Amino acid sequence: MKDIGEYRHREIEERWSRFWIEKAIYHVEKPDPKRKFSIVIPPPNVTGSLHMGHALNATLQDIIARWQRMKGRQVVWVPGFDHAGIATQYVVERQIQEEGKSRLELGREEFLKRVWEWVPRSREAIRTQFEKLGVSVDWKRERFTLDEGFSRAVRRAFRELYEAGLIYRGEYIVNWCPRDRTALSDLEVEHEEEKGKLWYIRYPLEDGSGYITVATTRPETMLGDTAVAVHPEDIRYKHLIGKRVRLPLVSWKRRTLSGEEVDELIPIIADERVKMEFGTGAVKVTPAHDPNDFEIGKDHKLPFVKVMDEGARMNENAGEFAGLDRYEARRRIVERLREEGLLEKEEDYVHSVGKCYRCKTVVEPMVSVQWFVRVTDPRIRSTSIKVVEEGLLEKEEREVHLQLAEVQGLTVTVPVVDDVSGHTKAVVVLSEGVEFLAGVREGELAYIYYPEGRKDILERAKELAYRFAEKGGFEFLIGLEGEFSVIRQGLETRIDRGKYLLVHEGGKLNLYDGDTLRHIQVIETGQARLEPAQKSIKVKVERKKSVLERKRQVFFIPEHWKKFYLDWMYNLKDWCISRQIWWGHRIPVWYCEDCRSVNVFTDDDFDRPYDKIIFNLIADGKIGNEFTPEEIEKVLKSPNFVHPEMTVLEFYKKFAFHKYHSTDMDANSLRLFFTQEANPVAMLTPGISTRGLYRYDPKTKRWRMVLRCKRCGSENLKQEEDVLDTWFSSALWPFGVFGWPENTEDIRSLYPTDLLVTGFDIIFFWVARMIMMGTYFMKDIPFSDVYVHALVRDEKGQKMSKTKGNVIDPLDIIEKYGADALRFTLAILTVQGRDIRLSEKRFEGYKHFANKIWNASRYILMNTPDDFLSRIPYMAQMRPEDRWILTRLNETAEAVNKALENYDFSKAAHAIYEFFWSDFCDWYIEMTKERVYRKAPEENEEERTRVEAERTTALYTLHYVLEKALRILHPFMPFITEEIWHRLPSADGETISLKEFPEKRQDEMFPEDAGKIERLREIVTAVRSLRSDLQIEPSKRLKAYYRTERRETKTLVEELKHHILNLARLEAFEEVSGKPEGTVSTFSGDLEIFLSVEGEVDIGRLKETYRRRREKVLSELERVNRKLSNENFLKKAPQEVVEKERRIKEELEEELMKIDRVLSILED
RNA sequence: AGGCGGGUAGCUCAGUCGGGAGAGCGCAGCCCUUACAAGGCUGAGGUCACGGGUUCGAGUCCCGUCCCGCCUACCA
Repeated sequence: MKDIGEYRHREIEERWSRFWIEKAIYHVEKPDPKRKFSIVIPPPNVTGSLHMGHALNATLQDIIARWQRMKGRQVVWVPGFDHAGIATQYVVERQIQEEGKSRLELGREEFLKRVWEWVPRSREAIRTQFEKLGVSVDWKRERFTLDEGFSRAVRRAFRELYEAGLIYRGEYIVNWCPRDRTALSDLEVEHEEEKGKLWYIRYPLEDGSGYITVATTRPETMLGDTAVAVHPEDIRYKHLIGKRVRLPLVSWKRRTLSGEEVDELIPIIADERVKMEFGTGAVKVTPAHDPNDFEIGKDHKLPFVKVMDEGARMNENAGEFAGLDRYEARRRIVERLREEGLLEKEEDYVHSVGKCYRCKTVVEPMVSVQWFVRVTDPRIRSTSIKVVEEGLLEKEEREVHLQLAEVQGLTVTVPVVDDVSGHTKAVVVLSEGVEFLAGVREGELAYIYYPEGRKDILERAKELAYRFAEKGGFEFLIGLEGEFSVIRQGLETRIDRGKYLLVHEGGKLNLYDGDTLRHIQVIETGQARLEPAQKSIKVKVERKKSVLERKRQVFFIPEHWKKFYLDWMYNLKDWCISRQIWWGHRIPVWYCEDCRSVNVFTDDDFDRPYDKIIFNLIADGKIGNEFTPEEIEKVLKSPNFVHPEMTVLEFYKKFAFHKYHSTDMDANSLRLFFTQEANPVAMLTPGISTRGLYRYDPKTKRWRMVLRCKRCGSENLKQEEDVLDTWFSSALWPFGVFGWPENTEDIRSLYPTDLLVTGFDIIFFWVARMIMMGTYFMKDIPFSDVYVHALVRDEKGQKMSKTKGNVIDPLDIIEKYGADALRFTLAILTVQGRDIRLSEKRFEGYKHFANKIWNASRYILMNTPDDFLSRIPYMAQMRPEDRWILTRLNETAEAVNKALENYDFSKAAHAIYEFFWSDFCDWYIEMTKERVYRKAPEENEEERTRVEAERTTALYTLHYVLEKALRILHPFMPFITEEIWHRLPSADGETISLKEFPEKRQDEMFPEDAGKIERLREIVTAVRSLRSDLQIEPSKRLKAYYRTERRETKTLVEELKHHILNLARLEAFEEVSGKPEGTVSTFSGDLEIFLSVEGEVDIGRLKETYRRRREKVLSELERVNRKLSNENFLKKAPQEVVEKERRIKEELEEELMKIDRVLSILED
């Protein structure tokens, strides 16, 4: 007997999260592709701390991961982080600014050093938070989008796309952030409504015949105007088309990007994109500073005049305004226009303004040269649409051989082995009556055994095999008519004689009715082997062609996100991937200064491991262009960033190349390598060629890796300064983490992944790009299910944000209420298609639930004798309440499994909550107290044995149910369940998280007993309710009587009387034929109950209750009567509905009668 | 402007196939009963946003209106 004290979540959670990591419980070294369940974490970026959205995301994934793992799948959940280019650079830049410096002063190399110093601190913080949440990820597989392997993969991806013509460099209008001094993709711009002004400006006609008025919100861009456009059908302006206007204020020559002079006399052009209704119907055209104008400018071959620099200051084209900030320039320009009488009017105007998602600076549309991925190319877009819209069908034809074995005296033994531990859980012995067995190899029906001469049975076997194959596949099936036995831990269970079909499918051994094919029960879960034996055998082989069809489709859950995704895909624009920042993957392009050609280098240009590694170090900026062997050694021997337990070199071998395992690189071997290569004598040494790849500079005493232009051989190369959009690397995540571009075992067994859980806000940023890159590079979808979860909002429905100050920090919640409570709360609030409104209060309720679990377990453990296990063989028969709780337990297992299959987290959580609290704690535990607390009489041996046997039964059931309930709860509340589970005497194994997830077992369903207990609950509640109305204190034991005309009710009451006495606090409950003196009556269904009361009681309240009940019954009766007196209803409604209504009517009438009787007595 | 989601108890939300309106929290009353006061028992509380339609029957399906939220586009 042990008292486990009170629930202390901090201690428990800390202990187990450490345990899971230290023991690497969730690491799977070599997953079996058939049983794997793979999932990659949406990499949280390294800048943020974990917010509620991350906590929700991680919780939902972990619930599915733990559940799948317990169901026998080998779950590989890969964690990691992304480097968040702009966001990280922004954070570090701010730190530097605080020191009074700028990144430009610091220089690229020094700046990156600072970032690398900062990133691990931030990353550690996030990792710790994940650990606190209890995520069951495989930390040994952790990756980073900027690690050595990913950097290499990114370069390879860039090269492949470039060589396929899917990446191009071009002059294009982009969203430019003048603060971060970089281009942004469309998705990185947030639009916000803002109050501004609309200025109407007069552009005088060249011939002096008047002017044309244009409207603008950004007057400063007028300096870059190269045309005025009107609609071709606009009668107001039709006559002006082709004429020219003089651009006001501009008296200087402006130049285009290529240096040509541009006149201040600009044409009036016609373009259908101009909206006649807007403004004046005439629009100024600034091709270099407006997306629309850019299009118009291109079509009309207008000159492009850029008037601002990278910091949005006016440039030399702005003449007298040059050097001014864009807003200052706007002010002055408006002023000047007003002075010159060219400002017609000024209106207040609300319009939406694009801002940088990171620093909130207003973006400036600007023409610049950028790199783009041609995602609109059918090779990318069409596939990405197809895999979501309808799926890609893949067909593979092959010849299969079906062995038909005619046998005599067939018997079969089927050992079932636990998925995780490998222990044999059960052996099914079929020693007679086996009719046939059919088995599958590599997804094809491979053999059928059948009795000699029984072609009919063979046909039946074939038919069943095809039917099950269609249903979802199976490993083998056995048809039998007879009885058989299942042996578990030396205990044999016989299954009654009958016609059965035993099917091993989806990691379960299922029993079906042989005729109706109704599912009877799961015999056992795990991997089953087939061991047939026979007296004689004759084998024939049947050959046939088989077409293997596989559908590759990505499913969005909830489904409506599919439309969201497709709409975007159909309106896709090319993806700007270059960013003018320093933190990220530098674009692997080297421009030839001599022949101007573009060279893309990757380590594929080299074939020796040394060259490859050195090239990667340079390209990653880990070493400079000039280096010494010692520097290389130092880098390679230093701890790796992602996995500090290994060196950089080891990381290269394990995670980047997946080979060269015996290669070592130190300063000496490098020096030798370089000198051999540089030494002309080496030319004479067979096997070593001098490629002149390395060159020594005796002055600096440093080596250099010489890259040459692939076209002209020039060494005069300059690497592109820009880096890639972070999402470019994130797009490679689902296969990059498994070792792409190498063809690794992990890729073969883990890609495509099974599930992606993410928020809708990054469907375009990330999900779509993963689908694009996944289908392009891997020729397969990156994941089959995408579960899109809600946004976490505050209690008022507003987004949580630091600036609003309404964030709830998951860490605070974990500290106060525990990670289990946090997880359970998030899960139970997760309803598809609805955002989560969160307030701190909500966590409290579910902490109470955790507490409840703890205390129920405490009760059980407190009353469990030390020799409990050895008493089990002597336990008494189970009682109805035992069988009832087993029934409810199995119903709950079924409900939770079903809900989780549909990603219905709320329903799953509700089911287990309801079961544990309302059924198990409130009723079952209370019912067991009678058996658990009963003192066994010392003197009476027989009686003592009986009482103890009864107690053992109660405890056995309590333990049995608790243990299974803990397993059901585990995916939701991993810590508390792990803790309690280890304290159970029956606990066997290292962790509950590798135990089997409960399934409904038909042999534990007892509907009859369940019905009895439900009825008992009603009766008890009726008595309690009466007591409450009479305001009798709960502790007082009262006498009561009952009367019923139904025999079954009487039997039930007599059988369960002890419960009624205990639960309703009665002294006695005797049958009477009429209402005894001094009692107050009530009823429950057909059962009349008389409660004896002493002295004066206040019956006012009771009367009130009954009057209310009477009215309710009356109104319901009215509804039912209305229905039943409607001829159409009787005629058209289904028979069972009509009968149901009739039944309801009878019940209501009976109830009304009873209420009236009670009331009339009360009135006396 | 277009699209999507939502409007059910005081609050937060479930509600399957169209067939007796549910849960949690909160509230009220009674109770420290040997797991738990972070608890037990009992109870009150609803014009299912509004209007129309389909139907024997509508919270559920259809149309319209009004609110709320989000997304996309335009915004000279």
